[in-house]
Amino acid sequence: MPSTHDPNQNHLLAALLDAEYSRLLPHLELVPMLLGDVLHESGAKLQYVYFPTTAIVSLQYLLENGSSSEIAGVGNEGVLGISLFMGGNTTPSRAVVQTGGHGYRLKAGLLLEEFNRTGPLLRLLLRYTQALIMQMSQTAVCNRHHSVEQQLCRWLLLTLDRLPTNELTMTQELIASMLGVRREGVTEAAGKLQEAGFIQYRRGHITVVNRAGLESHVCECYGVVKKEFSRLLSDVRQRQNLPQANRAA
Amino acid sequence: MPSTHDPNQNHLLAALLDAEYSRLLPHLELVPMLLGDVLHESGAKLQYVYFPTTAIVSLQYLLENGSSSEIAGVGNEGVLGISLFMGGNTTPSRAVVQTGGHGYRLKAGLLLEEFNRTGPLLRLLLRYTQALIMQMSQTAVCNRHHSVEQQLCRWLLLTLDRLPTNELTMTQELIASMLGVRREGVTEAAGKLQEAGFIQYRRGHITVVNRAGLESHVCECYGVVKKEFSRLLSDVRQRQNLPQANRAA
DNA sequence: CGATCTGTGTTCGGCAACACACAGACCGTC
DNA sequence: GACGGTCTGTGTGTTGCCGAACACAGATCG
Repeated sequence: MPSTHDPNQNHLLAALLDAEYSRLLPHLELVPMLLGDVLHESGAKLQYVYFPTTAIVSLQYLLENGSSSEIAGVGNEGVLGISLFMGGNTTPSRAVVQTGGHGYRLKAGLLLEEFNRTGPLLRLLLRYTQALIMQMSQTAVCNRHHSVEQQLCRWLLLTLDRLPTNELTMTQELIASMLGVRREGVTEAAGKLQEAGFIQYRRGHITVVNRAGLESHVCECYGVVKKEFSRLLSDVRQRQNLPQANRAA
Repeated sequence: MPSTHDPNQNHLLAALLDAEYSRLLPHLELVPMLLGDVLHESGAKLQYVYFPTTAIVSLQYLLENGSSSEIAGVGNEGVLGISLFMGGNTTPSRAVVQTGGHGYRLKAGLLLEEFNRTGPLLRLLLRYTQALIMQMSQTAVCNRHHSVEQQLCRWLLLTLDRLPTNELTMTQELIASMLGVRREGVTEAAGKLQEAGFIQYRRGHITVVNRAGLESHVCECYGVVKKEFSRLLSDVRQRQNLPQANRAA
């Protein structure tokens, strides 16, 4: 058991140039991280980023029904609180200490500065990337906990939102490979949805005729993704009224 | 069908400040994106980033056995090729056009510049974030396609790699909530591993006695994560030989 | 107009993980 | 050294998805 603590035990801190390192050092604060400690709850605003040295932290997603899944682990190779420098401030994930130990923390402000110092283009791209991360995480838990039918609804709705029409050209085989299930599973789920009058299809063409119906069958994942995207990118789409721009609603 | 194309149909481009937008505009190139087009294969180096306008692209992970899963979709709200400005150059994911349409592309170099213009601290953090993204994606496909036993092996190995010892303090209940499975499932899988002589446990303590054994039972996901982490962060850990630093191997 | 191909509907057996329930075993504590 | 709570092992029945096989329908094309 090492009685000496050193920020360099965290690989990221150890990899910094000496100049950067010296700049940060006075602001790094050694903290114990105890088993079960919650570094941040879903959606909570972060006060610090954490660089674990001996502790291990688990990033997990909680579902409405109480079940949860770890989507990634963070040890001394990493850092907690990426949403700060990605520009999103919060994430819908939860961070729980899985193995007790120590780490160094850094006031949020310092990294926010770092983010703001970058150009607006990169800033926007990073915020989008955070939204993408969230979508991937949600996909991970959805894969684990929800039925094929629910996932099909989610996928249909998400795709529909990106289309100008309510018809998608897509074979069941293809959808199956997207969702990572058998084609027959899609056939069955799609059959139910058609029987319920939500969709209608013919050989490679699916038409959504009752969007609300799909929404009533979808798992929470769809809503979470939509909400988080709009939160992170709400200030987006400003130049849409320029002369040349001419988009159908 | 709109016969006019406009970069502003992509939400990210539309959200740029006019100054940034004008700077980019001359480099944006309208391209058709046809159903089935592969924008990048797993691990391939990107030449362009793509801003879809009417096309929809699917990010998917392919497993060794041929099965695959979509981990996220990208439409006109987003961009493809985040690994360029995240600093990783490549990703292990594949991007396939799921609905044909158009988009604008931008030479990779321009965004690489953007990345390099940021401070070294942020640059390092972004590279780490890309590694994290990869881990989440791999978790998503692992959730879909691999057995509880395989996932338990993966989780044990990943956790072990972050610990100085070969013993982890962890109840089966807790592991179950991490993996998002039932506690009994973990009991059963852990029982098999113990019977095989790979691990040994007593109430809340798991000792790995045959690491190679675990590695022979784990799914590919473990290796992918490890390899990608070391690729992205290989140049990390430079200041470890400083006076105060004193770490056991 | 028939030959062929691709996509869809349906079936059946099998298995892995589930939900629930309960018994026993371990551990720290008093 | 007995106690009480937590952790673990085990059983039963159920379910959702898989694997494989096959018939049929709609497209496509000579």
